[in-house]
Amino acid sequence: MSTAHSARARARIEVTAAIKDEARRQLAAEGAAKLSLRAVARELGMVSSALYRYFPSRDDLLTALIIDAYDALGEAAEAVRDNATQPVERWIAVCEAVRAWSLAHPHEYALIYGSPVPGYTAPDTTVQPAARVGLVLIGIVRDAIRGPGVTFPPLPAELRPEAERLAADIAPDLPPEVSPALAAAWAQLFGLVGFELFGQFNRVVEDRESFFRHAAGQLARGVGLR
Amino acid sequence: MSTAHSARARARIEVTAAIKDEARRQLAAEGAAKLSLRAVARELGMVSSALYRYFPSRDDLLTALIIDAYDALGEAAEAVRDNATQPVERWIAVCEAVRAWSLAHPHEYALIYGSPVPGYTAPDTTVQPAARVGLVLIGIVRDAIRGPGVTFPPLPAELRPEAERLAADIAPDLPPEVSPALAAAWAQLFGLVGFELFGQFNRVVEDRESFFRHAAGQLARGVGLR
DNA sequence: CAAAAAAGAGAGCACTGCTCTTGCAATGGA
DNA sequence: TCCATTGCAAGAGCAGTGCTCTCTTTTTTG
Repeated sequence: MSTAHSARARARIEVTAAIKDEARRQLAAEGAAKLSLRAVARELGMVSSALYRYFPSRDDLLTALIIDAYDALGEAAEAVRDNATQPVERWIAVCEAVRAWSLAHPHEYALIYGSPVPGYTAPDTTVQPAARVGLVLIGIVRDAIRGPGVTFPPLPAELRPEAERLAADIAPDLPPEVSPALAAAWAQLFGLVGFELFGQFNRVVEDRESFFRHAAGQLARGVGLR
Repeated sequence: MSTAHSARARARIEVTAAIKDEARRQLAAEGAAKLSLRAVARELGMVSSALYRYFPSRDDLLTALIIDAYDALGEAAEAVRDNATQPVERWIAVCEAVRAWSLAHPHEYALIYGSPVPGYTAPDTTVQPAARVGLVLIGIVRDAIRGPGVTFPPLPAELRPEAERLAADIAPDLPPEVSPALAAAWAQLFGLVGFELFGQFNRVVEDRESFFRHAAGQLARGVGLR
């Protein structure tokens, strides 16, 4: 009887997961550049060539890890989204969740928001998971704007077309005035996290928690939350 | 006759420069991870072991390139600092210079603001050149604040100690209220640049110039410039 | 001019990603 | 049930890497 889930298919899933787990371990321990297919195979008691049955190249393994990292980060953001009721508090909570996940998984963060790996261009499979954090932030603003009397200053004329296109693309139910600020805040959030993570704040910012919380609050104000 | 600049010493300087130039070429062409000592040596017509007389390891070569990159970026920022008179215009000009340099030297940007290289920790020699852009931004705010009537909203109590320590460290002549915003804007600037450079804005932000200019203007407002 | 320091050349080690061939075992149709 | 097909593992091998030796040559220095 041929189930689509034969013993062999189940084994394949398990081995694939084991490879990713071991790769993630090495990634966390040494960073992406030292992630070696041979070392992963060795640790798993298989020969290196066997690993190529599961991932046709090192880059494919990295891509799998990248997708997982985006998903994990997105999940961390979504998990705290509804912990607060006030929009500003929700925004800050999400920012702090992003920071906390990143500090806990620095090498995975570097994989997705650090330098793109050598000559490597992210395949389309990564764009959807990559958007999750952004969608959470958009959602918070959307919910807040249902409330009364949230207005935005007019944009400079040169930016209006871009703002309207942007709004149509990423948040059709949001006023175009807020879309550039939202995209900017999204990028700036990762500027803050990246600087802390990659040591740029060493000998500069000491009380990281207070600093970040305040900066995240300012980002919230920048997208119109009060 | 022993000049401190013997023929050998001059040759050493030249060869060192040639190595860095070739390394920079490979860096620009292929990225840091594919920068190979052997390839550099090959291209220069020397054997790989000879190169170790100049740079004791690959990481030392990278460190030299990192310092040069910080200096080049800092110089680009300083070069435009005095092009405008209005503080906001000066701020925006510096931000745009940072962006322009980064877009023109993506791999060097990745070297200094992307993921730290494998197990590599930046030596102290890099901290001074790394600060140049930040100092330019601080200077703009300092100059602007000499002007009349620039005030800042009070900080939350939990942030006051950090703000005062920060102000004392990086800008003793600036009011503590502005120091956290300045540090945040500094990081956020590189968030914007990094997102554009590393493809995070693909299919999101189209009119990058207008978007960036507007975002940089908002950063300026965030540090009190009008 | 001789001793010392600096530089280059080449072999070699241990490692990497990846390919190819070979042998074995599970699968699924006749 | 038999047997061809398929999936997987193993091993050898290629070209490349960083880095360390030793040996020779060249330049500088006392």
